Amino acid sequence: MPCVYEYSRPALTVDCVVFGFDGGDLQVLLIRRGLEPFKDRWALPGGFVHLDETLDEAARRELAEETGLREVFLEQLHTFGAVERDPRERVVSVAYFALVKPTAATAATDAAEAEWFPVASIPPLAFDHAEIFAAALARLRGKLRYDPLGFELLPPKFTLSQLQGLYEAVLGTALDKRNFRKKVLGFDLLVPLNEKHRDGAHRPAQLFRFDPAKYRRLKKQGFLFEL
Amino acid sequence: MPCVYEYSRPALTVDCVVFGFDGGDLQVLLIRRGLEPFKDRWALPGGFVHLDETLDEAARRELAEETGLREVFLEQLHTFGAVERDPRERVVSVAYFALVKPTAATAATDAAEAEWFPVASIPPLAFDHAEIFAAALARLRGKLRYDPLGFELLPPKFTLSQLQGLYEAVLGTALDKRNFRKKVLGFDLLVPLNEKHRDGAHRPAQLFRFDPAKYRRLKKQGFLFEL
DNA sequence: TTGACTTAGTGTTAATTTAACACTTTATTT
DNA sequence: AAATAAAGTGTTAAATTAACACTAAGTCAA
Repeated sequence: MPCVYEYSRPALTVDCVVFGFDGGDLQVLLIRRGLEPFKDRWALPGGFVHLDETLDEAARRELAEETGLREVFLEQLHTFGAVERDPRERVVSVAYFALVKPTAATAATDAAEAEWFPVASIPPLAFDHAEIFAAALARLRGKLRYDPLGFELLPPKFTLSQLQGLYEAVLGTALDKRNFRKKVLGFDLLVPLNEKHRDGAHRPAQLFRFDPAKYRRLKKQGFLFEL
Repeated sequence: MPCVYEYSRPALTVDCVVFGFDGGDLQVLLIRRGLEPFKDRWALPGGFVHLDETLDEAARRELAEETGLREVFLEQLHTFGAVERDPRERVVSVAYFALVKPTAATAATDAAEAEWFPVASIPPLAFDHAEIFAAALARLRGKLRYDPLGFELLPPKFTLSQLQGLYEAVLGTALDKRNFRKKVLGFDLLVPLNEKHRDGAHRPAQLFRFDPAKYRRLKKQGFLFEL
């Protein structure tokens, strides 16, 4: 714990790994750097923590400033503190990972130098951002199994096929359709809507929404969402 | 990512939640503060991050300085950045959790103002350390289920009863002896030693050691240690 | 030395969960 | 109206988990 305040200090930043899902691939939002070092390289959105804001607030502010995204799912990931991670001086960065729904996601592409990349083909990144990205992806894959994170990547109304496709894209494995549906419907956390999703020359699909309030209630009672 | 370096900076510290197990209760190591603020309150060991060390190094250094502990299991937990968490000025703290084996643990009690407390009866803590402690305990409980962390809290040679007692103490639930033994032996990660643990007027117990190298090998192949 | 005591150690069975698998339904398009 | 394409639906075998009680091996005291 702090006792004296006389050391010179590292700079403190936040960086965000923003994931999106377009129905096919899991994607990450990157920013092209306009300044040295790593000018013109792709990088994670982020920036300095101000003295009057929490770390979460800093992450949300930077995300809004650099990508236009607001109201996204945001969770702290890990803090990266290698001594030479920034070539100029000591910078410690608190990394976040964010999940955005497709509706919000399109807004991000408006941002001048922001672009979505499929996670399987990320360009070379500035600083240690490749390491941060890898950690975020590993975390997302891990958490998806026992936390209903997936819904943060889908529109508010979605079909079971979309949900399954998301799980398959993130986890990188094929899932059995019948077993998948049995399982997720068994939790009783998906509310069927009076609405169908029409999409091409075939049978339309039932739309559902996720019931987050019910999930929170169940979680307090020790319930675990497991895939 | 950093672009300019002109903001005034938060101070950066590390704090460690050090867990130990005495065969009965899960315990935490606390330090009595000698200085204001929170003078004479109990607090987590920790201190400032120097410019020439990583965060992990800072945590190990502070742990050694304040408690005498070295070579402990150490993992980054979460970074705490509430604006008013230190009453004097803005301080952001990277929290770690540490697991120490009983052999090492006794060394810690030599440290002047360090003391072990059962996690069920922690005194009031300085700063936001109660929150950090709660996060660490939740993380330990969560991770114990799917990561072989428990061995970091036991001596290198241990009996299955000791191992089970540890799991029960941390998770707070009773476990079935036969099922527990079947499960952990089934992983084939415990090596029986040519040695028995004698302890009182009853049958002595087989001693085992954990095989970390084998575990790492299996983990790479997607194996999960699950209780 | 023997009997009482205490913890170590051990298997079987029922219940639950998971994994594998194929056809019918409902819309659109031509 | 026929072709197409994804949606939707149950059963069974296999694997895992949960429940449960006695014997074994040592120490200690009478």
